Amino acid sequence: MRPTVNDIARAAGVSLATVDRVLNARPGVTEKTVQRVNAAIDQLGYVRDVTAANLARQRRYRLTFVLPEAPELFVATLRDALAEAGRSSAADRTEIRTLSFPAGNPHALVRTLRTLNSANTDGVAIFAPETPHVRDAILRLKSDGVPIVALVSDLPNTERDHFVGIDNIAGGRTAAFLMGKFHGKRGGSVMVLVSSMQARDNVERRLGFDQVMAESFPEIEVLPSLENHDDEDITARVVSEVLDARPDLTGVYSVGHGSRALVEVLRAHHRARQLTIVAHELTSVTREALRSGDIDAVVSQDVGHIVRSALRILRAKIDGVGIVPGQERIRIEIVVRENLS
Amino acid sequence: MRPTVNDIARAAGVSLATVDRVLNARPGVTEKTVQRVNAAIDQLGYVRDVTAANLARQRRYRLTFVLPEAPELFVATLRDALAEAGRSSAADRTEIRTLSFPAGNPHALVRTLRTLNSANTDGVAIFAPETPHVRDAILRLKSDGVPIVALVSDLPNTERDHFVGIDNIAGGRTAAFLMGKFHGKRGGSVMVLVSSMQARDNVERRLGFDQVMAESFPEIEVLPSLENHDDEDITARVVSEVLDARPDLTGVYSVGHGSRALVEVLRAHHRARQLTIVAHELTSVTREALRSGDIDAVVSQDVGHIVRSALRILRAKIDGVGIVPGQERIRIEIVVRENLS
DNA sequence: GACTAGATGAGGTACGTACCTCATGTCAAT
DNA sequence: ATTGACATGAGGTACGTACCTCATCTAGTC
Repeated sequence: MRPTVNDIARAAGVSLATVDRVLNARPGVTEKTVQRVNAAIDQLGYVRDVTAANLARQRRYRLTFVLPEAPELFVATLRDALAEAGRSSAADRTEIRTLSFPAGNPHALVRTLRTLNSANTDGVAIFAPETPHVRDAILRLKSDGVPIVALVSDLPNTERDHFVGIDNIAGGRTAAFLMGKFHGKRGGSVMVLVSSMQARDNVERRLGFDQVMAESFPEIEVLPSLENHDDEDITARVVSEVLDARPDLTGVYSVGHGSRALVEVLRAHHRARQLTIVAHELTSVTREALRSGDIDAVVSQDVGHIVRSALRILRAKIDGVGIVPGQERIRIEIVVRENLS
Repeated sequence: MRPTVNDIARAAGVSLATVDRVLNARPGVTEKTVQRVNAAIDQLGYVRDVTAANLARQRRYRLTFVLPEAPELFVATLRDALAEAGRSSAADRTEIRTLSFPAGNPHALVRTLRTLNSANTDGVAIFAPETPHVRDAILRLKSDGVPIVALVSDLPNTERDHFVGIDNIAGGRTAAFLMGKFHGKRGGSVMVLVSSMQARDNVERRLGFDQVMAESFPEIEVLPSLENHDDEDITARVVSEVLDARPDLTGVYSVGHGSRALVEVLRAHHRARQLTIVAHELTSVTREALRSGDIDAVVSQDVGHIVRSALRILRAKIDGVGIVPGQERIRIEIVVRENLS
């Protein structure tokens, strides 16, 4: 049988009320008594029964997810994963609210963040670019005592409690490794398509990509980044131009969260199969392109894992308990045709 | 606020006792009343508070893991993951017991399984080969009402409740895809090293590997399997022989759970860097070899995820509740130098 | 109409913890 | 010696569910 608070009280020679004060860091206990209680806790190996505690505490977790209203399929898969998590969240006393803001509109984002406070939410998960105003809004929330995790794209200068996502530099390095290895010993030239050089994750991936290409595959030429601002028309145009101008092209690296237009253009030009194509994020589009052989590899992150991890971490922060680091590490997944779940 | 049993009772116009009888399938309720209660449950969207229920029920989860006593590092990493999970398991009323049996000794395994019954364990996770006696022992446990999950290597003919691990055919296919892609357009010949053709997972991987090599990379010759029975001396000898006999060798596929001896021999022969090497399972050995560039890719499964998933599934089976399939799908991970977390 | 089996209700205790109130104890400063 | 601040104890209620006992009601049987 596991020891209970009563056992601790008996062992420490104090009353239940005192054990309770110690356990919940309530004032009014001498340092000496605190230590006696803690000694008993250690000795008996007491672990607080979190389920009973939460029951007694009537704890609900009102969590808010702040997500961009973006056209990329990746954001949609993230929303799907969140919806799925929401379906089973009632069982663990968690209420999920989703707030959206138009992508690329920091003012709208800040307005959204301003509506949040410790009275209406117990924790916030946010997927957004870091701007000074966003930083301020997050600092305010933090100082209001609301735990915050950054999703997918880190907010390193905001004192967020945790970042849930992959190391994007390593993600870019991984993409480069695959690109280089799939080229074999022969040289070539690689087109790089980013959504925006404002987005931290895009920049980091590009950085990592360049590092490995330079270190390990110097025989391959890496072309300058093409920005598409997540606009499919722009993508179609710039990719077409490069395809025409560079008949010697051997590879394409799609850095951003969306790859639909890219795949379409490459198919229209009948170049997909001859090129080595590495993209990010597993979506219906990249999934299908992997299956058909048009994309060779996808570097991805599991959106279901991201959402569940964010929920676990926020709840842990609210409860003031620790997390299992291994469980919360989002892996840089490499997906090819054959391990497509 | 979530509805409680009291709300259901009021809505259905019955007493709490009747709701309780319906919820817990106790006898003594007319079919008509059952339906009235169920209607109220549906209408109010009642979900049983599992934590409160388990508290009242005094539920403990006594779970048993049955693992081989094997020399491969992979089994050690699995044990480490289990130990780590054990450290935080007290918080969720879970007691983990680990039983070991000498690998390759089905009799000892059966003896071990015979000690288990519903009186001393609430659920069993087992990593073992499927033999007729094992199958019988598992069927007996099942009919005793003990939920069972198979770990890593499936036991498809035993009515185990769940398999926690990867699809090993797809794992082999993935290894082949990488092997072929890393070869580029040039042909070559690939050595295949298995631990034993008795082990179901090894056989399946080899099968998947051959499928993809034949379909997609016919220019590469795949040599017959070399069995090492997880013996490092045998490995050293047979690998050396092939290296000497086949100077044209271009790749090595290590199917089993251990790769230490292989890496050592290849290094001793100074052949590691020129060969394309694909292995299974991320361990300290393969991790280091990826980093040094001696191994090119590892096809792996997250042992931490496997253990946590097994625990979640067993608890869910014991509670008679559903699982989140996406959370329990063990991914076929591709690990290269750059995404080595 | 008496009897009986079964359905249902009323009310309790328990699980382990949180959190509250009030009484009492202790000790040091005045 | 009195006061007050603070430490501690005693005992309660609550959370949502499980599970128990006993009383009462209902419908059908003879």
